[in-house]
Parts: sequence; C-alpha cells; structure tokens
Amino acid sequence: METIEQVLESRGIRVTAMRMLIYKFLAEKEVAVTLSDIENAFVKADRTTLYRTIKTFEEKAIVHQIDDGTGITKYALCEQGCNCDIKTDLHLHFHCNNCNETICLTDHKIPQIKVPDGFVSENVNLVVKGICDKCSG
Amino acid sequence: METIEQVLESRGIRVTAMRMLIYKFLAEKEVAVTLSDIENAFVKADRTTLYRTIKTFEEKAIVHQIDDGTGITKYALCEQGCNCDIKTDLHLHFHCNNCNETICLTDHKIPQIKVPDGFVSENVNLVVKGICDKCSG
DNA sequence: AAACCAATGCAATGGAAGTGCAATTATTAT
DNA sequence: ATAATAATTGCACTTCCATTGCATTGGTTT
Repeated sequence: METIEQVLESRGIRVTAMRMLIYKFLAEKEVAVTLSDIENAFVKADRTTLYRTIKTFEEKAIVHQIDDGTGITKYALCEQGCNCDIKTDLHLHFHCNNCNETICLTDHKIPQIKVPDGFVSENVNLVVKGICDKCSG
Repeated sequence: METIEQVLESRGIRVTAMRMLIYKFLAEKEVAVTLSDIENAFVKADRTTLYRTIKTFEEKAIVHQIDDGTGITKYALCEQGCNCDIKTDLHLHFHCNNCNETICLTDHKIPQIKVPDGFVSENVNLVVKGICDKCSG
C-alpha cells in the first residue's frame, strides 16, 4: 500500500500539507468533485491554490477531468486501471440525473467507435446519464 | 419539402423574422455552432434574443445542445433521424482538435452501453475527438 | 380600436475559469 | 547554519459565457 507521499513523489509532485489534504479528500470521495466542492471542504484555503493543485494533479496524471454535461468540470482520482496519461484511454462516466453526482466506471470499457472515412479518432468521452444505484434503490 | 414556417409552426413556435433567420443560419451550417457564432452572424440583433431563440428551439426539440468538452455549449439542428425529444436517443458527435469544429454524426449509432446493476441508463452523451476529414486530408 | 400576450432589447448579475504579482515556504548550495 | 534560489500559496483582478428582470415593441384576438 502506497502512502500519499509516495504517490505524489513518484509523479514528481512536491509534497505539501495542502496537497496531501486535497489528495486525501479526493481519495475518500466516491464521486467526481467540482472545484466548488473542494472549496467548500477547505474554506480556509484560497481558491487559486485549490485550482492550481488540481491542475498540477491533472498534469501529472493522478486526477482526470470529467465533462459530464452539467457545464461544470469535475475531477476524480485516477484509479488502478485508469490510464489517463495514455491518449487513447477510454473514459466511461455515469451521471445521475437525480442526485447530480458523477462516478467513474473504470472497469467498464468503451467499445470501439467507428467513425466515417477521413476521420481520425484520438479520444472518446462517454457519459451515460440516468439514475444511479443509490437513487434507484 | 417543408418550409421553415411550417417547421416552426408544427412545433408550436410562433414565426418571426428573427427566428426564421436563425433557423436558416443553423440549417446552412454543417457544424454545431456556439452562441457567439450566432452573435457574429447577427450583429444587429441582441444577444438575449438569440439566446432565448435557441432556448426556445431547444425546448421545442428542433435543435439539440452539444457539450463537446470545449467548455462552450454548441447547438445544432435536429436532423431527420435525430430523435432529440426521445430520452433514449443516442447522440454521437465528433470534435476536431485541429479546426475546433464539432459535427453531428447522426447516422452513426452508438452501441448499447452496459452499466452495473442498480444503474438505470436514460441517455448517452458520446463525443469522439480527433481530426476531422477536412483537416486530415 | 382596445386589450392582451409573446417577442425583443437593454442593463445588469452570477458563476466558473484563468492570470499577474507579491508574500511565504521549502529546497539547495555555500 | 545561513544565504541564495526555486516553488508554492494568497490576494486581487479580469475575462468569458450563461442567465435574468424589466421595460418596450409588435403581433393577435375580440
């Protein structure tokens, strides 16, 4: 089991208290979070710091960005099996229309999508919307 | 062949000069357009009018909204075969990373996506990113 | 023609994303 | 250990898109 420090260091991210807290916050969350979510969790910290921390995490490929169609970008930790640094990685996310939460279905791979002749597919963003398991129960 | 007036009236949209112009503009475009695109095409009209016109079109299901991940929502006419009013309709859009344009691939159907037990799929948003036919030539 | 309702224009607001710069903190070299 | 250096954080500000309230215009109906 890797510690948070080890995770950060192994990706070339300098360890700070703030970064460890934010990483911990993300790790505890089951769902993708917005910048506002993080802001609300760390009211003492500045928005810019939180913003740039997430951007750093994103650059170093320990979080990935999710566009679930709500208009607000969300972020989630890259789990085992999530190859966010690989361009051709296929993301599958589920957005609940009831509780408005977005979760990563990392173990659900996306089938190959055929595109017309002349088109080159580099990346696929797939968001399934509906009712999640908690809300449908 | 339906006239623009007929299209609008059949959906319960009152016909105005502005609305006909905007509809015509959308019909002539091959790609999905942003609100700014429409603004630039109709500099004499007010942004609010254009905005609300698009929203009206959207409510009446003659245009659909596209979130291609650029952060700016785009709109496109619902073509034949596009059942935007039907919840389970599967949208497939292609976003070109080179020219930044987004087009609807209405004739390309999306394979059924399996979701875990307890999840109910109502809608799927699928955006393929890459290089379009014009840019790859 | 009067009354009514929808459509349009103007002004302003809100929210999220992003940037420049100063201040602070951590790291490295002497 | 201390000075020099580099990275991180906080504050203020800006930009851009989306959205709303209200007054005004224009078209319909009686």
